[in-house]
Amino acid sequence: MTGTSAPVVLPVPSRSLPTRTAKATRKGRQTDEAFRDAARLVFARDGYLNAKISDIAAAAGRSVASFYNYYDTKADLLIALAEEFHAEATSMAVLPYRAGLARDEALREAVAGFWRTYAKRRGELIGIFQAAMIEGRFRDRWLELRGEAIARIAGAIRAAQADGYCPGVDPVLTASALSAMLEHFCYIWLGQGGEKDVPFDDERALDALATIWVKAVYWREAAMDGRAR
Amino acid sequence: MTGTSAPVVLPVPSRSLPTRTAKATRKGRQTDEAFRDAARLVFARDGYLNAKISDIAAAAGRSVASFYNYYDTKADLLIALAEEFHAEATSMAVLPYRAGLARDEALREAVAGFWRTYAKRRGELIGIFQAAMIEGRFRDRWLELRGEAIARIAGAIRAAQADGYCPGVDPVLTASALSAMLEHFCYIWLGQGGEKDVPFDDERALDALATIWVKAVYWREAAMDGRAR
Amino acid sequence: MTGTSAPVVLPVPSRSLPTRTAKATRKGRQTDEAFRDAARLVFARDGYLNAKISDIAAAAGRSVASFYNYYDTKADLLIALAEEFHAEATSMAVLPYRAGLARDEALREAVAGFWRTYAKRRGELIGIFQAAMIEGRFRDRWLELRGEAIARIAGAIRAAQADGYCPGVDPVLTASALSAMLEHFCYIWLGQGGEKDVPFDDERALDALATIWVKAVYWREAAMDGRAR
Amino acid sequence: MTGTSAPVVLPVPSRSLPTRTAKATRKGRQTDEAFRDAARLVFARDGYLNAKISDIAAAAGRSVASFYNYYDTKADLLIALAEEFHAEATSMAVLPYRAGLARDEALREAVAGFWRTYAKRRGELIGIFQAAMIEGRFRDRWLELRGEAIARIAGAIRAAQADGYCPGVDPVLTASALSAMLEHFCYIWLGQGGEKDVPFDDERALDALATIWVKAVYWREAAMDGRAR
DNA sequence: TATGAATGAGATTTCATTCAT
DNA sequence: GATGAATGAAATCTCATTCAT
Repeated sequence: MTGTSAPVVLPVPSRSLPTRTAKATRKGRQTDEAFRDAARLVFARDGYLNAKISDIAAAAGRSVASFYNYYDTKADLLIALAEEFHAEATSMAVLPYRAGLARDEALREAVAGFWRTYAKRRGELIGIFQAAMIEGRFRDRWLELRGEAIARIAGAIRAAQADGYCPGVDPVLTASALSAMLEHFCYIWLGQGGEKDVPFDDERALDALATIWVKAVYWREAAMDGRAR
Repeated sequence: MTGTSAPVVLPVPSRSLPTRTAKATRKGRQTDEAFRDAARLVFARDGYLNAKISDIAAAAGRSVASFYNYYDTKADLLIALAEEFHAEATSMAVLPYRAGLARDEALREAVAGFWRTYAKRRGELIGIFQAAMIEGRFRDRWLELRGEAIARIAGAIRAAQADGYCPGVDPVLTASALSAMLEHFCYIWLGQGGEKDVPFDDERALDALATIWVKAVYWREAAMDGRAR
Repeated sequence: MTGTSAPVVLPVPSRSLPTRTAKATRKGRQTDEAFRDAARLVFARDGYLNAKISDIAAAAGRSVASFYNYYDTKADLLIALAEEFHAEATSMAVLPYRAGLARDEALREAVAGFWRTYAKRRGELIGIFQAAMIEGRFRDRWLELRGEAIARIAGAIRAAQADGYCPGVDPVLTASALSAMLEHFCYIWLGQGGEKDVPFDDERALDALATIWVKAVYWREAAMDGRAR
Repeated sequence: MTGTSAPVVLPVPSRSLPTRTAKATRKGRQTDEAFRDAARLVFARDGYLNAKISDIAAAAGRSVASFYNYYDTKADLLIALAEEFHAEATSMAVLPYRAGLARDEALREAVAGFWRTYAKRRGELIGIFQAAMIEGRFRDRWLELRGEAIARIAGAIRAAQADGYCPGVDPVLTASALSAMLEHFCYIWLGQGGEKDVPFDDERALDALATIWVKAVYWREAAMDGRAR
């Protein structure tokens, strides 16, 4: 069940930025950071697809031309943010298992890790998600990374099956569905402002997610099959 | 659990449609239909956001100018499609209950209904989904309709709780998560071409979704708590 | 010596204009013609490289956006002009030989044909010439067409050599030099406004060119070798 | 016939060079030289019109900003190169006459001198040629210097006529044509990489040029007029 | 002197929308 | 109703040039 924390990571390798980084000076790094921060803000506020370079530049307090000293396109900036995020997300994926938490707690921790990362990285995640809908290279990379996450989840499901849990379910499709749930739930609540007229509570949301996940995987034949209808 | 079949429906009432609808001659209706079909095709192929009016007109074999005899904007056309779809989806929501199927089968039927509708209406659903990301009025409507579906699902969960199932979970947040799963899973598999390197099988996909749903809701305290760790 | 009349022709095959020509209406053809005329004017006045799309559009009395209904780029418009020109130039190359003019007169006629074509097509020829300096695809095509002309001229020189004229000279390099002379002389006088402080007279210019050409080719060993110093 | 060696020289006096030239430290001179070398390279490789200041700076291994410590514009740098070249070319113009070569040899030597200078100074000559097409001040200066060369050539033709050669031809227009030939032939072979599919040989090229030149000028009425047709 | 960074001013290009026939 | 043509209004991107260190 590990790795749950990065189902949507989506860094896309950049062509060949003239490696401005080579001789970057303090001022340069500041400006770059200003553009990244501005992009996060604007992507979170207006969405990636709606964002214009001029909006980002304005939010960064720089000229549009300056933008092109750092990135070739809006997509390249998003890629840079995605890479930053991927590095962080990957490093976080294993954390829950450091302290030998009980299965359910570890799972909840993993879900919570993803959730918190999403919350913190709202801008880039919205951007990545939207970009993946429109631009081929983003979609491909997104599918690739989803693939990694799903493989990890599916592995955990197989392990559970070896212990007699959830017999007969397709591990990969189940992983795909759970991953879709996690990703989209976070998008709705953190990216789109939540469901209409539903008061919100972080902890209860995480409880709901984690419970579904646990119950969906860790059930045994007889136990559950208590007379439907 | 009913109503599952339409969690994402998103028709938005258009301001000026009456005028249009009124004056339809036979020729006019044919052209209109050509535009709708073309839009479904193009939305499914290129996505709503990438679609240009000229693409739709080309696919319809009509001129761009003709488009404006029927719709004011691309968004208006999407709204029309969404309305068509909403009518159908609503009428389908109750079907599973006609024949008093067993609980699990009814649920699987409802999921399958949503899935099949999505498959058939790929174009408009991709369009609705994408439009909701970008344009305020679509997002609001989308949330509204999600709200209806969630309310229905939450009602079913509460009913289950009254029968002693899934004690303690938040019905609305759980409904939100399950709805997110269903919607996004369909989007990925039917709208985006599926997960990378995962062979696909309709029936197994529906099994996976339905099983998660059933297990996530119809569990009892003791039964499930079989030693974690 | 034939074919002299087209050493610089430079049509470049166009990628794939959406064949707007398909349904062109009278108005459309007029606008296209307006853009071509405007381009000739502007290329002749400002040069191809200096010409902006907006200049051409202004000269044509149309909007810039309208330009893009007819051509994808400035280069495409030039190509269209070049094709038009090539058709004309090719058809003119043989004319001098219709009436069995004497050798010298025929040659002068051929030179004059090139000259007159250049004068009439100033705009496109300046454009072609300039474009060939800058853009690879134009240069390649230009070299190709020069090659055709040179081959023809070299053939005429070889024929002269068979008659005992100009023994020992390299036919191809001589053809290249004569062709360069013709082309550049026309460019200077017709494209750049002529030499500084030199009064101009068409007929005398053609006499000078034709005489050089005749004397450079139709000389015999002994005759010329009258002791210089 | 002297002076043939510099028909296209095109130095343009720069307004503000004195200021610059004055303050040269050793380091400064080195940097300046680096920019000049870089410009020659880049002009020869990409052409003057395609060359960006940043290309030149990159080739020089200096920053763009540094460029502006030496020149105000790309044109100013070209002017400086042209002046350098003019000084050299002028000093070379008289060389062929040192040793009292026979007329034909002297002429061939002069042509060869121009050719070799062009080869050595490819970058600036391409630059001058291209700039003259586009920028008024370059064109004017270019015409002026062509004018000088043509005057010298025309003088030689008049001298030949006084000796009974080439009666009746217009000395100035003939000079213009020969000069055009020389200049353009060099541009094609040395600046553009030569004619398509023609193998190249320096000596034969010079032979061809010199022969045309000699035969075009040093012919006598009767001698040459060996019955055409 | 040298240079990283910043930017104004343009030029190209796209596209939804309008108009005349 | 239908459509070829026309266009305003952006948005992207480039590049010469300036500035602060």
